[in-house]
Amino acid sequence: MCNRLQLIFYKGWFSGMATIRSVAKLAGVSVATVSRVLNQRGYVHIETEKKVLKAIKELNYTPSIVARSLNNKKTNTIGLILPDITNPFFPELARAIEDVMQIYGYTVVLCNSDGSVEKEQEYIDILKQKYIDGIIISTSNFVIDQELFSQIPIVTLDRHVTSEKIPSVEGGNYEGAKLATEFLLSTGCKHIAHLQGPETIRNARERRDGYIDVLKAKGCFDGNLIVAADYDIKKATKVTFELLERDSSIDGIFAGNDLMAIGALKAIQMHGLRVPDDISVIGFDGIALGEMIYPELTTIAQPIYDMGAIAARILVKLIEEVPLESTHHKLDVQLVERRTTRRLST
Amino acid sequence: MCNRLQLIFYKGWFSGMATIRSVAKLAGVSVATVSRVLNQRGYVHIETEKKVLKAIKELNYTPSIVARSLNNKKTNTIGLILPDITNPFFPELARAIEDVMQIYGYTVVLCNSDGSVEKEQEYIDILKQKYIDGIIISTSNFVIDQELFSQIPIVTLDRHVTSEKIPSVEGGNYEGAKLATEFLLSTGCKHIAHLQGPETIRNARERRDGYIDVLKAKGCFDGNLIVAADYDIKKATKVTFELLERDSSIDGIFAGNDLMAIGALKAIQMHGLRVPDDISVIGFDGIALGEMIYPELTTIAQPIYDMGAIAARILVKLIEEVPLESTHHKLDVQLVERRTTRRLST
DNA sequence: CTGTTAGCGCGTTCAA
DNA sequence: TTGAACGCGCTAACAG
Repeated sequence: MCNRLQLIFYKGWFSGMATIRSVAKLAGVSVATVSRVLNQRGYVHIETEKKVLKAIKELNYTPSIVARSLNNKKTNTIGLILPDITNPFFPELARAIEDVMQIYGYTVVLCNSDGSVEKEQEYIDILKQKYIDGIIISTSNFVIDQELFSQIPIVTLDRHVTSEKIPSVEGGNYEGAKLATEFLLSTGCKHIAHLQGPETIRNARERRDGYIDVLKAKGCFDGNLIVAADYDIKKATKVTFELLERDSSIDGIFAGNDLMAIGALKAIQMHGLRVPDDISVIGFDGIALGEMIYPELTTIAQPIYDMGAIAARILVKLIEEVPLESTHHKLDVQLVERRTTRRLST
Repeated sequence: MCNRLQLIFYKGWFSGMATIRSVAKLAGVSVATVSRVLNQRGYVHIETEKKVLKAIKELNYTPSIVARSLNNKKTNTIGLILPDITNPFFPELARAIEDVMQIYGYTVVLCNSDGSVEKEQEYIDILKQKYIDGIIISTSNFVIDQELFSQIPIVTLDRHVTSEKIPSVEGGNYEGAKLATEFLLSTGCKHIAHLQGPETIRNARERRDGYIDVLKAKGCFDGNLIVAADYDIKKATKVTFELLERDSSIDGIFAGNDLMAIGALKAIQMHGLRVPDDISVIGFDGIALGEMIYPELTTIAQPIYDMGAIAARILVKLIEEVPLESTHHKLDVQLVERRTTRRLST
């Protein structure tokens, strides 16, 4: 007894797209002429143009970008390499980039690297093979070097490498961290802890340093209050919970990013403490998620969408060889006071 | 007085990739031979193969996928059209698709349609021009028809259209909605409201219908308790707040998706009511966000990652012309009980 | 103003 | 087992 099952085959009956040649034949002209009207290049008689246009419409013809790319060396496609699109910070960036690229006629290929050097390298190789016109990458690794940059336009975003020549876009991490810490101080917090991002990521280090510098200046820095949570929400909940158990004097937390702040919030509430009455929490990034939760998260907001949009515009300039006015862009961050911090006692 | 500013030019000094021809020359063979070793096709002497391999390595040669695509008619690229990557539901889908496609050697182009027919059409046209091998789309519109499907492989995901032939992947919306409503009932809720998604989106209608059918069967259906919140978090907060003002008897809310549930949670807390003591809330989707917040959201979880992964595998089969065992895939949903609903009183 | 032709880089006959 | 030649669809150079 054998069970037979119905298999479904995909059969496209599509005969294939019209080519420039078929258009030429139908219009009774040469392919060169068709190409001319297509690209608005060179002279072409108004009448013949009409004939060509008519043929194009009749055949429903659209030029093959692949064929075009072969001699152009231009695919109108760019690669976007992100650690993980699932991390709420990145979709906003991706959206901005896609929006801008769409305007300039580029298409964007999405790559998730998980921050792994191998994956990044792999993607870069594939992208190069595909004649991608440029790359936007958010990375903390060193796959991006001067040599690669000389082969293909690249701009680094948010997480970047040290290189004079390679354009970068980022927020004011150090400044923002100072702002956050000072704000917490100004609302009366005495014992401020810091949830730190990965030591390998530069912006995480910068944010920590801003925190440290402010507290040192006030003479109230305590190294024990810095704990690593690796930009991870679950880890943030865990370490915050532990921190609260071992030190009941903490009355403020500056998280290196919003995700960790949200994780911390959970730990605090699980602990039966109130926000902001018992403990104030401030995050960093300004992701949309921050105002979805309750209480709404106070944070240092980066102009995330703008960061993506600017990176995209820079890449387009690089590709189209229009000169840049500056290579490194540090965007202003802004304190967004919401409900997880106490009011200023004025 | 004119201010001069330093302009930065991008100058790639890259001489261009090695071609199959240069490899052939270096190896002292013909391009055909190089092509053979490249694609492991036909016979080639072991010795000549070695020479070729050596030349390839020496020149750091990788074949141009563009050129290859020109006669293949295959780009190893697929298009992914989503309403908005910024909506927390979609990154998980996108991630799954990218992961699977990566394994099969495809690259994915990301497109945000905002659910607009025009944008979808525009993207589809571009994708076709680029010789994309296939498309995965989440849409409620009717740009996807049988004719388009006969030109290019397509699979619809989550939000889909009515077509026998076009493969689809979705969760059990109706069943899940019944599950949610029954669960709320079983925990003792008497007056259950429903936050509905857009009337134009089929899964929103199905979820509403599941809710209605359960309540009608129990004889306690009240049409006034259905309010439209369009899958939008802010609107959900707003309408829930209003709902609570005009009807204080409500003790349970079934939101058509998690986003709206989270929005409702905020309204409830702003209202000074407690969750789940005063009001239970259950969502739908099972997005990661649901367990990030406090209290953690009870929800009907769809296997989001699997949905993406399955859609991707189906598309690959379509493209590579391996037969499908079935075209329409409805995946099981599951009640995930967390903290926004009361415990079963057993 | 328009047509012919030669690539772009690769795969694929068809002979040798 | 190998190579020469053609074609994929389009653009650019060069004649006419």
